[in-house]
Amino acid sequence: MKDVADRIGVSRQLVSIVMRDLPGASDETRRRVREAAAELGYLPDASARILRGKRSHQLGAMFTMHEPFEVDLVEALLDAAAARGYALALGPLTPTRAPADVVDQLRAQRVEGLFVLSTGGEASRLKVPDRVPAVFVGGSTALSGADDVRVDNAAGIELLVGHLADAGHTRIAYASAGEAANAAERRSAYAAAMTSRGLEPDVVESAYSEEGGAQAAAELLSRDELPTAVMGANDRCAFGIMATLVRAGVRVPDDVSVVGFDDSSVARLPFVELTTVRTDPASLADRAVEVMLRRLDAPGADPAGHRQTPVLVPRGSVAPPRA
Amino acid sequence: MKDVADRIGVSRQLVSIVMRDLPGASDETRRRVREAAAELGYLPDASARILRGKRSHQLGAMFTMHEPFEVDLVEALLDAAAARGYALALGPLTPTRAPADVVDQLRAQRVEGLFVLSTGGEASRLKVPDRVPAVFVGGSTALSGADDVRVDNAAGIELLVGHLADAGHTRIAYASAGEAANAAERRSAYAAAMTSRGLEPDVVESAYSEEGGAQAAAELLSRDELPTAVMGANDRCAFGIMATLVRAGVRVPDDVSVVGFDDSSVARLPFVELTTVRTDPASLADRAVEVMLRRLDAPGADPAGHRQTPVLVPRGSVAPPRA
DNA sequence: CTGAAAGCGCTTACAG
DNA sequence: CTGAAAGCGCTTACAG
Repeated sequence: MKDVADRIGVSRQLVSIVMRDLPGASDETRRRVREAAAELGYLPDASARILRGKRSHQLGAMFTMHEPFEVDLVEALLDAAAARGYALALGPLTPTRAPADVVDQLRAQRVEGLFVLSTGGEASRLKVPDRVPAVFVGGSTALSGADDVRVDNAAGIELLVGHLADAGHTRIAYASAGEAANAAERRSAYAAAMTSRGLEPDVVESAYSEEGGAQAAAELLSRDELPTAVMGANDRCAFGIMATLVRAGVRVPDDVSVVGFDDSSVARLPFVELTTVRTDPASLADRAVEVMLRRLDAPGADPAGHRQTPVLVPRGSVAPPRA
Repeated sequence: MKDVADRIGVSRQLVSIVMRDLPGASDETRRRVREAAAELGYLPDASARILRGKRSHQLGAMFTMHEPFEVDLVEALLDAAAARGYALALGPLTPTRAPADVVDQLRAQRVEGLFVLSTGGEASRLKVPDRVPAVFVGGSTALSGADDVRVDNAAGIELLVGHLADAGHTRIAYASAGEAANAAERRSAYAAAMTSRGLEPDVVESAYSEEGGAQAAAELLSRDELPTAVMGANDRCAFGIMATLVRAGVRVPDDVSVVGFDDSSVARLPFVELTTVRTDPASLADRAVEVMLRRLDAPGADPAGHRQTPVLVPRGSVAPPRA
């Protein structure tokens, strides 16, 4: 910093002001400072900045890099946080890094708040971390008592059942993800949507994974008669169902229609073309950051749940039932 | 830190020694310090530590969270770096974060060295960053002049062609990934492996993606006769090929055998069961960290390429050719 | 083991 | 805009 200041004959404070885009320097000076910084390859030291500042302006995200929807969310959080002047420190959960270790790592980086992502699997059992404000995103917090931003499950399921019913389906099965995040809500929304149309619910146990979908499809295939439509607990599950049916010689959507939930990248593959329901990760992330900033302002406020309404994304995996 | 020291009546230096596992404290004292730290929720401030220390003991990784093989590699790098006493700062490439921005972010965190991952797509065109030592992992650096750790492409292709030829295949097509990382090497290794067996190479253009595989399969399906085996540029490509063939009513492996490259998670799906070739991410990561530490010790040394030998992973996607 | 001191690279607050 | 000063929370190096 001193090198930059000396090079163009200004004070270190001025360099600091320019690098932080604060008022108090002329345009010409700003230009010269930036030019000198670029020439010298100077970048303000993030550690010194965090250490000195009263606030770190750092948030953290605990998530799983192998979950595509969580990755979408984290990328959106990176942008949403940056738009509000915050950096986002990444805390990936891996087989060798337990949640408590990840929280400690993030706390050591002096994050002011922590986003906890848990869209499926074991991650949904994550506890609310001590000693740092947390906002859950995309997952389940029924028992947690923390702020929580996620998709409106009931609205999504209602869209999907309505779409299938409108196409003429009456025998619609649902592959449910056991005890995982959002699973109970989706299952009961499905039962309600079916019953309200005078249709019989048909739930088969599954999971938020391709393997889970494959298993559900295997169970359906073992019956005397297939349903005319199957709803996957999420896109990955739906994809497992679809692939297993196709492998068994069942045509999708000609023989059986399949729908998912999430609109993840797999739904867009040319040989998948999955009809699904979408919650924009960007809007979920914007909301989550907003909730976090409010939480930091008012640490004592009661935690609240926030729901984003999804939209239907029709693709090629739904057709009217045969005969 | 002072709170912890005061609580049990020792000096701050002693707390520092215990938290860093340095010699100079009795077991009993260590226990008491750790207990007090846990009770107070004390964690040493990472910023202060980096700022004060002569070295940051931080490395960085620039990668794409949406590439499963890169995620595997990063998880392995996290462990490999930790085993050598280094933290790994994550620099994900996203649609809104250009490589130069990611490098700056990591440099601002005072990383001593940078791992550049580029296993496919545009990432393979990444330039060697200025002002920070870089080790390329998994990708192409033919023109870069940087250290480079990746799979031995020729050995992997030879294993796969040998496996198919041993099963009796003679008409083996190869879906090549254009100009992407490792693509040229794999393509010419394929041509060499075929020619050395007296077989005719048959290359169709593709990409390291499901879409690329789907496109290659579509081209093969448009021919009068299918080959009896198809090799994908990587697993994702092979999966796209397989799924597209199956959708078209071609049975895999009964009618056509398919093989991939990487042993990524998709290869293990129950309805995929892809025969492929595996480079252990852990061994690649260990090697990369080793190369990095050597580079930090000897900044002036000539950059070198390092190859890890892959092994064959036989699954269910290969059968002898029909008739 | 303790105690006193310096300093990493910044930001903050102040008088000019 | 400048200049001088303090301090964020640690680590380092030293005499005891």
